[in-house]
Amino acid sequence: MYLRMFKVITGEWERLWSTMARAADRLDAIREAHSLQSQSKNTDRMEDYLEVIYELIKKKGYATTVDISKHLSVSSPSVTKMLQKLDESGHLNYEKYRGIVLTEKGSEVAEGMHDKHNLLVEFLRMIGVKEEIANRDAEGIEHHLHPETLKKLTDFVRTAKKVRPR
Amino acid sequence: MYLRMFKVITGEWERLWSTMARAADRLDAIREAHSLQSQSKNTDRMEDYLEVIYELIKKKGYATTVDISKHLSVSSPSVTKMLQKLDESGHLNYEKYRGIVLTEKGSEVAEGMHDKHNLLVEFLRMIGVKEEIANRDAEGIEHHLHPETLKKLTDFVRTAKKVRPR
DNA sequence: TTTTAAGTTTAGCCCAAGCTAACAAACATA
DNA sequence: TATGTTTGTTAGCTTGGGCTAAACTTAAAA
Ligand SMILES: [Mn+2]
Ligand SMILES: [Mn+2]
Ligand SMILES: [Mn+2]
Ligand SMILES: [Mn+2]
Repeated sequence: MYLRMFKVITGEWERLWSTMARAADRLDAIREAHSLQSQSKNTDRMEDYLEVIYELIKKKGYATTVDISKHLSVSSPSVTKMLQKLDESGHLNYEKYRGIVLTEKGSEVAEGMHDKHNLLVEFLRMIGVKEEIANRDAEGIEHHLHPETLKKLTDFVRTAKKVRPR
Repeated sequence: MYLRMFKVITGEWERLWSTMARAADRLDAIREAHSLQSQSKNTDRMEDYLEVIYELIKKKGYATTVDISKHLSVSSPSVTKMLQKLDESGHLNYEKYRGIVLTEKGSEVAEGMHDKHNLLVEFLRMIGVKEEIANRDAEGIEHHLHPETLKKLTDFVRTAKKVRPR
């Protein structure tokens, strides 16, 4: 089997053998993970936009194109395009030049992101990660939490808070 | 669940509490997070391919196009294209129809992913997440860990294991 | 009320990463 | 050695999410 086969023959058999079982498990795990990507879900980016829009509305009562663009570090045309997409998908009602209103569907997604972000930062701070880095990592991780993981992490953080020293 | 494990984190509480007020401005935190995306980095997808290639080579001594495609649930042309890209970026040496060898650079990235994945699954299992879900989430989260977070989480898991090993 | 400035959208492009169909190389077997 | 099968690559298209430049709306100033 090609040139690599010779590597097996002449290679380090001990190392190969000792990690055989574990490597196999890992590959299965990875395949499982990559195959089970839930279909027809919101993209990470949609979630990011919804999260920012939600926070802006909470803070000022409305969310403008420029404000959104600043908080996501993207151009305003990118924001407009995403707003059209989120309107199309029913996450918000968008009237051009006029404004945005989150729908029930959009609010639910946004609140979900808010809560996950919160939880993650809280946990990361607990184990000693600095605020800024905690926020940066949370911004990425928040899109990859299975409901069960969310629940278990929530339980963990809540229990840990109970043992907070005076 | 690890009953005494909570003690581990209690030392961090003072610091966490003192920054709660600052944590309130969620919008600033989000802007900061999105603006600090380091340029010229490997994409998540590159990391996924490298991880799988690394595991396959560890297991069988070589990694074929078809095997990679199966473990990532993508078509073989997609794999070929990424192999060309990873060759171009110096992560591996690729000779078409012949085979792949990870370079030092590629191995480092791949081992990093392997370790992060490991760590994450270990942590998630600790707080009670089922193996399959732990693997799925780890597959997404592994790409979003700042070095400091990695270190702190490693410390946490190690300490927690000492508190109640096995 | 006209003019200007600020904000927003459209047009048209780019890039990563995916796909299918067609083609080519390598290997196995008669 | 000739030939069919398996595996891998190329060609060309699609989609999501970026971008800049140009056009358009709205709001503010003159
Ligand atoms: Mn995010
Ligand atoms: Mn967030
Ligand atoms: Mn991954
Ligand atoms: Mn992984």
